[in-house]
Amino acid sequence: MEGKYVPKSVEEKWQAVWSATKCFGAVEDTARQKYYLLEMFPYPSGRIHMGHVRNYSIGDVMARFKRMKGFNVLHPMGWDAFGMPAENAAIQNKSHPAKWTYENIDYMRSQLKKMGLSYDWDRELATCDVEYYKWEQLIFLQMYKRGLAYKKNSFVNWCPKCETVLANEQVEEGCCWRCDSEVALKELDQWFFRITDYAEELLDYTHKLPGWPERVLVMQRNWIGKSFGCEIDFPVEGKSDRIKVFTTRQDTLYGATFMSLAPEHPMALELTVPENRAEVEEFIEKVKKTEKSKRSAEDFEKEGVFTGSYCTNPVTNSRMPVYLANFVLTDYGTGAVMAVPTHDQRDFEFARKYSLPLQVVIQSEGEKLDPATMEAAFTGEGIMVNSGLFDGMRSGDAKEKIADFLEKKGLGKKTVNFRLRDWGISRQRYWGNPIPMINCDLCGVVPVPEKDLPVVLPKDARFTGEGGNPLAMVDDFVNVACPQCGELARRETDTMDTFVQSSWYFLRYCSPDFAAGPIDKARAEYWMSVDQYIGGIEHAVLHLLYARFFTKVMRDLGYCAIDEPFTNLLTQGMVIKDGAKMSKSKGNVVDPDALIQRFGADTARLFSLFAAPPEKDLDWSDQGVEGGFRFLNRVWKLVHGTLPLHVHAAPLDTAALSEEGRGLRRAVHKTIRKVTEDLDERFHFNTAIAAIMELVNTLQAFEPKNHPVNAPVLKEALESVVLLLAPFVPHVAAELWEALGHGDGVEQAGWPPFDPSVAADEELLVVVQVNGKLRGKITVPVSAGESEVKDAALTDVRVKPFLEGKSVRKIIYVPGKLVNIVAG
RNA sequence: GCCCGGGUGGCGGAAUUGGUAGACGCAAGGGAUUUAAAAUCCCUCGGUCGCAAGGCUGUACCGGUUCGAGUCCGGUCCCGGGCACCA
Repeated sequence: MEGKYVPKSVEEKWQAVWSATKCFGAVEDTARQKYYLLEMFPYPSGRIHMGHVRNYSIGDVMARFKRMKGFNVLHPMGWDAFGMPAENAAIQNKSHPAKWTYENIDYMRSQLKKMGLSYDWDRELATCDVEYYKWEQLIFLQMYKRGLAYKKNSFVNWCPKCETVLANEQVEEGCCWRCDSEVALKELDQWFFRITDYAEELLDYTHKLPGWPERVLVMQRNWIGKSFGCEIDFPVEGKSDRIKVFTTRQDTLYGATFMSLAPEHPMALELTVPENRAEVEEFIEKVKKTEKSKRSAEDFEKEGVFTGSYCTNPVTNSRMPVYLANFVLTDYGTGAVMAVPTHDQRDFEFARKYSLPLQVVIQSEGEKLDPATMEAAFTGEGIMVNSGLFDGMRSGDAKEKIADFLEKKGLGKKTVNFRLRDWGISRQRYWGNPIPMINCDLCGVVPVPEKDLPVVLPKDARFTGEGGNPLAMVDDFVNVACPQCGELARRETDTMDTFVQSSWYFLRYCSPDFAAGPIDKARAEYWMSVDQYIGGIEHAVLHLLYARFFTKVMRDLGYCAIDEPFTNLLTQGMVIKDGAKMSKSKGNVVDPDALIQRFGADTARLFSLFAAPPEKDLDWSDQGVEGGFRFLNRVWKLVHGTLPLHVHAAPLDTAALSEEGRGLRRAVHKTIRKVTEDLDERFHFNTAIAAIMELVNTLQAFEPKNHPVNAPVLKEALESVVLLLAPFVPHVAAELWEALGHGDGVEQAGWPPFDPSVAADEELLVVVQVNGKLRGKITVPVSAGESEVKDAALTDVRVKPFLEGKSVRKIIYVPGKLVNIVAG
C-alpha cells in the first residue's frame, strides 16, 4: 500500500486481521497484571453519535496503551438494550421492540468495528437477551428474600408520556429525564430496592474513591443528603396519637408554635375535624394536581389549611394548631414539620399569612428581635431565650443539650436522616426485564420459584400505544397457577427499570458465558474492580450510584468480594458544535459514518482526542478534522518517502553518531517520555498528540542524506513515531509498522521504552532575568557550575545594558533554568 | 441561596512543583509550485511604538505575598454545572 494514504483500504485490511486473529481477546492469567477498562455501554438507539466516538476513542487509547505496556487488558462491549424507545418504535412501525433493537445492535456493532476499537467481541452481551436478564431475575429473588426488594403503596413520580413510574433520580427539575414531560404524582403499588439500607456505606465510600472526580462524589454526597437531628413526638390533643417530626433545629423547639403536615401525610384526614373536612379535601386535591416542578419553584406561594386539631409542644406544653402545608414534602424526614416562624423563613411566611403566633427563642447578638416587627426569620446563631433551662446558652451548644434532654425525658431521640429514597424500579412497560413475582388472591405476593426461572418476556404482545402496558394484555403470560396454592393467579406485569441491568453488566463481562449463575466468582475476582471506567457526567447520580449500590448488594449476596465497582472514573465532556450540544433538533449533528467514509476512522479518533482534554467539552470543527487528516498524510509520506534511506540501515552505533544524530535521538526519547507520562498519569491525549506532531515536524526538517551514519537514528525515530501513534490511530500505525519491515503487528510490538541518558540535554538554555524581567538567554554546558552560569549571565551582551549604573544586590539561580539578577 | 468547576490570541487549546506566557492545531495574510485551481511546501501571525535592533504592555477586574505570579492569598465581576421550600 505504498503511494497515497487511502484510509478505507488500510482500515479494512487491519480490521480483518484483528477480527481473524482475535488478538484483543482477554484470558484470565494470574501471572500477568490485569487491567479492566470499560466505557459505559451504549443504548442501541440506531446509530452511534459523536459522543460515542469520543467516549470509545478515549477508552481505546487506554486499552491499547496498557496492552502495549504488557497488561492483561479486559476491554468488553455490549448493549444496554431494554427501554422505551424500542417500544415507541414498535408502535410507530407496527413492529416488535426486539426486532428494532437487534437490528440496531447489528448496525451499531458494525459501526464500532469500523472505528477499529479493540474490544473482546467474544464477551459481547445484550441486556435484553434471556441469558442476561434471567440472572437478574435470580438476583431479584435473592434480594426479595433478604428484604432488599419490596412492594409498597406510595406516591410515585409518574411520567404521563412514557406512561410509567420514574425513580427520584430520574426526575430532573420536575421533568422526565428521558422525554422531558412534566412529572405528576400518582399513588401506586410499586416495587422498590432498599438502597436506603446502604445510604451510610454509599456515603462513607465517597471518601474512599480517590480515583473519582471530586465533583461526582460531591453530587452523590448531596444526593444522599445525610443530616443529623432529632425525631420528636408531639402528642395530639384529645387522642392517643402522636405526630412524629424530624428536625435539625431542635434548638428552636421552644419556639415551635404550630405544626405543618404534608398534604399526603397519612394522618392528614384523620386529624381533620368534620367542619373543616370539605376545605381540607379540596386543598389536598389542589396540591395533588400541581406539578411537582411548580410546587418546588422559588416563587411558589406558601399555602395551607387548618385541620381543626391541635397538638402539644412537648417542652412548653403550649397548643399548636395542626395545618397541612403545600411546601412540606412527604418524602423527606417524617412528612411533618414543627413550625418555628421566628427562625425559619418558610414558617415565618406561613405564620404571617395565617396570623399564627411567633415566639423568639434565639436572640441575635446584633439587633434585638421582636416578633411584632420582624420582617424575616432569624436563622443564624445566637443566645437562647424563652427556652427554660437552656436560656443563656449559645444556640449551637443548646442543640446538643436539648437533644440529650429529649432523650433523657423520652420525648424524642437523636437521629440521622437521609435525603436518599428507596429506588422505585417498577416500570409499566413491556420492553424490560419481567419482575419474577406472582399475585395470588389467596396467598398474596408470591415469588416465582427459582426452578421456574426465567420468566421469559412473551413475544406475542401487541404494540398499539393504547391501553397501557402491553405485557398486561398478554393473557398467556399473565394467567398463571399460584406456586403456593395452585389456584389461578396473576403474574406481575411490571418490568424492571433499565438502570437495573446497567447496575451489574460490568460483573457479567468477567464471565459472560457462565451458565451456573450470574457471575463466575473466581473469574470476577481476577478482573474486578474496573480499573478505569469512562462515560458521561450525566450519570453522576443515576447509573453511577445504582451501580455502586448493586455491587454492594452482590457482595452481600456472595457473588463478589469487592466493595466498589470502579476504581478510577473519567467523566468525559460533551461534543459541542456551534455553541450547543449536538442534537437532531438543533441540526448540528455530525454523522460518524460520513466522517469515517471521508477521512477514515483514524482521523475521526485523532481529532476527537486532540481537540480537547477528555474531561472538557469538545468543540467540533470540520477544519480541525481536516488538520488531523493532513497530519496522518504527512506521517505516511514521511515514512514511505524516507524508506530507501534507512530500510537497510546498519544497527544503531551510538558512538558513531553525529551531533545532529544525537540531537534527533534526544528529541525522540524526550517525546517518548512525554507521551508515556501524558497517557500514564494525566489522560492528556491532546498534549501527547501535540508532542508527536512536534517530533514529526523535527523529522521532516531532518536531512539524513548527507549523514549516512544517521540512518539508523532516523529508523529508530520513525519506528518510535509509529509506536507512539498506535494507541491513537491504530490502523495507519499498523500499516506503517509493516512498511517499516515488521511482520508481527504493531499490537504485539510493546510500548517503546525511553532512555533517560539519551533524553538528557547536553546543553541547557538558561533564561536571564533582571529584576524578574526576561532580558536574555544563554546556553551553557550541563556540567556548568553555579558561578560559571552566573558569570555568563552577568556578562551577556543583552543583559549588560540593563545593569548599567546599578549595583547587583542578589542573584537567584534556579539550576539549569533561570538566573534572576536583582539590581537597583 | 449553598456547593463544585472555569475565565489565557481571531478560534480549540498548552504552560505538570511559583521560573521564557501562547506549545500543537485551526483560521487568516504573504510567497513558491501550477496555464489555472486543488493538493503540497516555505514565511508571518497577542496588542502597541519603531525602518530596524529592540522597547513597552498583556493570562476577567482590584489589591497582596515573592527576586519572580496565568499558577499562591484576599476581595469583586462574569460564565458553566450540581443541589435546593430538605424542616
